[in-house]
Amino acid sequence: MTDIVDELKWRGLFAQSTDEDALRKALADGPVTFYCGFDPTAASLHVGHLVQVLTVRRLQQAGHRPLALVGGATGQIGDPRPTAERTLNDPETVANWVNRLRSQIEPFLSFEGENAAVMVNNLDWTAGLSAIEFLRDIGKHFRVNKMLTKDSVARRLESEQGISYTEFSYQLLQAMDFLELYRRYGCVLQQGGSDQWGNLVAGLDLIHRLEPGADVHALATPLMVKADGTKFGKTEGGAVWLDPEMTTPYAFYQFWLNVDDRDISTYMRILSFRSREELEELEQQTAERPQARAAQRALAEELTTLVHGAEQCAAVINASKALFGQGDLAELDGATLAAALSELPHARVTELGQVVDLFTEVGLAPSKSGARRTVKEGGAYVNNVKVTAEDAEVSADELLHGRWLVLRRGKKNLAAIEFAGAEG
RNA sequence: GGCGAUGUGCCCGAGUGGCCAAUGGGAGCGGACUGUAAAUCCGUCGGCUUAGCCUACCCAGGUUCGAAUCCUGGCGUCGCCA
Repeated sequence: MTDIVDELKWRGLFAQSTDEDALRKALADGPVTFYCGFDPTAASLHVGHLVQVLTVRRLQQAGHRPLALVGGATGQIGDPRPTAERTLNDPETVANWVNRLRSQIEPFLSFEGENAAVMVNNLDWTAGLSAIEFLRDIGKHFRVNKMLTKDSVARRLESEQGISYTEFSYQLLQAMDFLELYRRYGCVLQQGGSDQWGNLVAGLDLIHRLEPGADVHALATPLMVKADGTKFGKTEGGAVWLDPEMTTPYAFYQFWLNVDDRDISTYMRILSFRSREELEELEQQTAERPQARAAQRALAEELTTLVHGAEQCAAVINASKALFGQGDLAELDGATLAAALSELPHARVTELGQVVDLFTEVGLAPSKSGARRTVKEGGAYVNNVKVTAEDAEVSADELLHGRWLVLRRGKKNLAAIEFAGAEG
């Protein structure tokens, strides 16, 4: 059994940590209780969160005990972003998102056995705390001078807009979480993204102050970056979510399939649970035959299975094959076509009509003007046939198997129209 | 609290009374080339019942034949001072 720290390092998951030898020893000596926090800033986690979620899973598989924290309290405050102040979400919304994130995280962890995971919510220990108590018991242990030097705060101080007292206080709340989990569960390690480093350290400092002799650690994972410099995890103007209602499993699979050759090796090491030998084999294939995209396929399949299940994954792979195959759509049999199209964004209509309306209806275009623009640019297709006239209409004889239309914008944005006109 | 400055489309940023749906850059989107890559080049980039119309340059009023551009008030932001 290789040392888990070495394993994390090989995978590129070890961005920085507190005293490495001490951490290595703690992890080697026996089950360590550790935690990682997720703030409910949206109704779902997105692909960027996978680094954390899967690292938690990895550590649990190595025998350690995870506490997965969903920030019902911190989510109401907002971690300072380097660019701008956040807009506050109301408590009901945050509470709803807490529940959604919980149920998203749970499938990745095991809640049985010696090192069963525990879900925690920091609202539990902050809701009843008064402002006076907070300032006396927690605030007194923080030096503003030091708080100002934290990267997230420092960058905002340099910005024109500055930072609100609310967000400035965030690090106290996260520090308090670590302290509380140390006291309640004996949690001695906090894991987080490297952008969280300041917050991780704030927690360590607080514990050191209030619990003399405590042996606690912090581990930061790297941020996912892209070779072309754009932001990881975005596509078609939106984030790639784990929630199938927000990003279809098909789109999720396609996202990984389309990863840049230059990035795939890095991503695979970070996210895949395949063995080192398998990964090295895939890396070699990428180097030799990049156009085959063996690594992309492997990672896309693994992650889609992990997030959406094996059955769903098989369905989207088949859909991808059918829709991106060279063959004529009209030649696909009804069952294959229907199965493939069910993976795409789709809309039911009771009457056909203008192509631009259909594009708008399924969401392939943001507005009718947008749809017209796409047609004008030569990027609109119905059943793989380019639409040339802005006022083109679709007629019933174009329906595949009497009920389907495959709409496409650009090379890879597909959607389906189901015609339910006859029956109503 | 006082004084000064500033507020333009997703972001940055021109524009100081008509030629402005608003220059330019970035992002995004589409096309060519490819491997459903990358890089590059080209195009596009408020909405609609699209030869026209509607809504827009922080908000609300006002001046004017006409305002993103001028005036008044409000709000936000920044700087200096207290």
